[in-house]
Amino acid sequence: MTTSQFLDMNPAQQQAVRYLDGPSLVLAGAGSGKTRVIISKIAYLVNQCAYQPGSVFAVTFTNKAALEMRERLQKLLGAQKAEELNISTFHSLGVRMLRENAQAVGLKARFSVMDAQDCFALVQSLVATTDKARLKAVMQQISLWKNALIDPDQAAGLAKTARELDAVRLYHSYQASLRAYQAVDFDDLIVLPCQMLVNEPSVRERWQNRVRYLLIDEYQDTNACQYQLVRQLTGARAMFTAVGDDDQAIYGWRGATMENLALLEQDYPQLKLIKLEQNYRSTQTILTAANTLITRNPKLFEKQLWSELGNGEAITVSRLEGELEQAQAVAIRLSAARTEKRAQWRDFAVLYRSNQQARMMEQALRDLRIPYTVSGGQSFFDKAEVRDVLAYLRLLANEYDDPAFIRAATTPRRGIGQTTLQTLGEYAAKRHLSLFAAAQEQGAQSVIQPKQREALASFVGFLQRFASRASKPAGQQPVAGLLDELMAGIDYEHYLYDVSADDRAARVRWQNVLDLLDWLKTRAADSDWGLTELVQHIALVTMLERQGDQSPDAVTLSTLHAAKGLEFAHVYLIGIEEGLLPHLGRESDDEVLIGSAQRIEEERRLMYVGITRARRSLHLTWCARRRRGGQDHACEVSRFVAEMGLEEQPSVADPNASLTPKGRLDMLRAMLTRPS
DNA sequence: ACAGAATCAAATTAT
DNA sequence: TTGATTCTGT
Repeated sequence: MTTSQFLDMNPAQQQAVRYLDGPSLVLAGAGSGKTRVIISKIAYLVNQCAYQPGSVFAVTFTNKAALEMRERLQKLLGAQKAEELNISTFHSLGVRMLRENAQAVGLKARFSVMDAQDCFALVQSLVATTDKARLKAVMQQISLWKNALIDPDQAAGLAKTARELDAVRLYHSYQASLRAYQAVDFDDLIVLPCQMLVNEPSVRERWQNRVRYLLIDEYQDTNACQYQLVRQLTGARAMFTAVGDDDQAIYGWRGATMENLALLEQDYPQLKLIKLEQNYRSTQTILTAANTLITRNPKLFEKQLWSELGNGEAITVSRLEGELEQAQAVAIRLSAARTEKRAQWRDFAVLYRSNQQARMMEQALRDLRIPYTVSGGQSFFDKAEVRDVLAYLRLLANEYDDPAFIRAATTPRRGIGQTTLQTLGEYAAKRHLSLFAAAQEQGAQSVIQPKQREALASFVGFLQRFASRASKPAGQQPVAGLLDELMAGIDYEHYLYDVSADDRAARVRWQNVLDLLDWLKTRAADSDWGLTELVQHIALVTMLERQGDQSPDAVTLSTLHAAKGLEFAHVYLIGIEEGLLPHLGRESDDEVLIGSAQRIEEERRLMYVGITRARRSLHLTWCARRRRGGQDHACEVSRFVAEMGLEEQPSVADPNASLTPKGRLDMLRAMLTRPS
């Protein structure tokens, strides 16, 4: 790597890359080449500053960002060095830290990582209630406490509102259960490594020696715990670069605090502040709208984005009758724009506030045979058949994982039911045993009915045949063979045909299982990971990795949150309505009052993120009516439209208003095929 | 233990 | 309207 990599960089970018005299904070506006700076800096460290690739760490929030970073570095550094770099999400780094030193926080190395669904089920089992909203509130509160490094005892002292008092009662038992299962939740993946570094000087020293330089992406999205982790990892040398943008802080609801940006200045007086203000992505028209909107928010740092790309196309704002009309209009216009601009499908994105808005959009795109991919939505790993198989693997990786035991024991049906599990559970609880261990004891077997006893014994015997193989050292585990035998042993394919409505559905579900197995085998083969490592990581993985290298030419459908970091030539923001885009929760909640102004500000940043995804054209749509719950409801256009300095355009006279949606669709389709 | 019928609630955002 | 969960009977 030579200085050539700097030739087309502006002075601020070059400075951000070259600055190595101490900690630095790079305030990178949207589209200002942030990722490029991080990548160049890593290459610079390795190629010109003699850093060992293995001593450079970079943390991101999503697997996708980490993956992209590694791919781009492969081109700059070659496969060998790129492989040695430590590029990962915060959570993957946490898993790794815990695995290497689990006993320091009282865990076995073979712990389980429970995803949000597992945790929800756990809380549900702790408190006998059907109130879903209450369970969610409890979980969120516990999560917020964890992210702020507040343990159950401290929380007990702090809890004041009814909601907090409710949550604090469960916080203790929730943690106790996780511990009993040798399991951690997502928050623990940051909290526990953090505690480990604080409490164990020898561990801390080892990590500080290992991490010679640390780069943190999307710094505005870090929470108190992650801030602490960064501090502990970098220690007194404080060799790190944090990159972030306070205008794009959109994860306050999960504990992120953009005050972490300001906190850096306090904690590191020598901090070097670098601003990237030139935008290379969008037209001036789009940037002006974004800037105008965001000036409504109080500023942490002053920052003025500018562009050399000229004004370009005007932004459009369109009012549509309902959701269906909106989806169809967007599909039609998008399709027409592609022809007009001689663009590809991949140049277009439709962005929305909440996942459910994708449904109707998908329908409309399908009707017009427009290829699309839905980004976000980790549907694959949420599928029942996938979770079933993973339950077996989790149990093999960690015999204390009682939730996995229960799921595996009852699917496929093998004569072990609720009564049996309850008896077994009572026996295990008395003796502080895992369900799996209890099931192997004479004492437990004697209190269970003969028929069930036999079923249980056969289940346990079956698993034991695999357990010894799964606990072999990671390098010499024939993971592929183990998986195949396991699947054959439980005859899962047969089970799927039994329980599915029709053979077609069963075929699809079995294919999902095969995809999962394939994914696991591939990962095992080229990472020398064993079953334990694979299973520990799988909760953190989303579908994106499965789509593979070759992305087909397709329109992107994405939530605004999932769209952060992406860019598209042409962006359609749909559902720009009061209540939806400034999203308003239920007003009856006693907690809601706390920061309504702050909530609007975060929603405004979300809008800002959406706008700044667009390179060349931006189109906003909103619905006059929307089905909410059961009945129709009138909607207003979002306040953000006016705040951007835009007006609703005189709506295109709609001669087809009296047509049925189907008729209109046919008509529009006909118009499309006609040359203009 | 399990499958079908009745009832009920529904709407953030995600590692 | 759906989709999911709970109840009931075998």
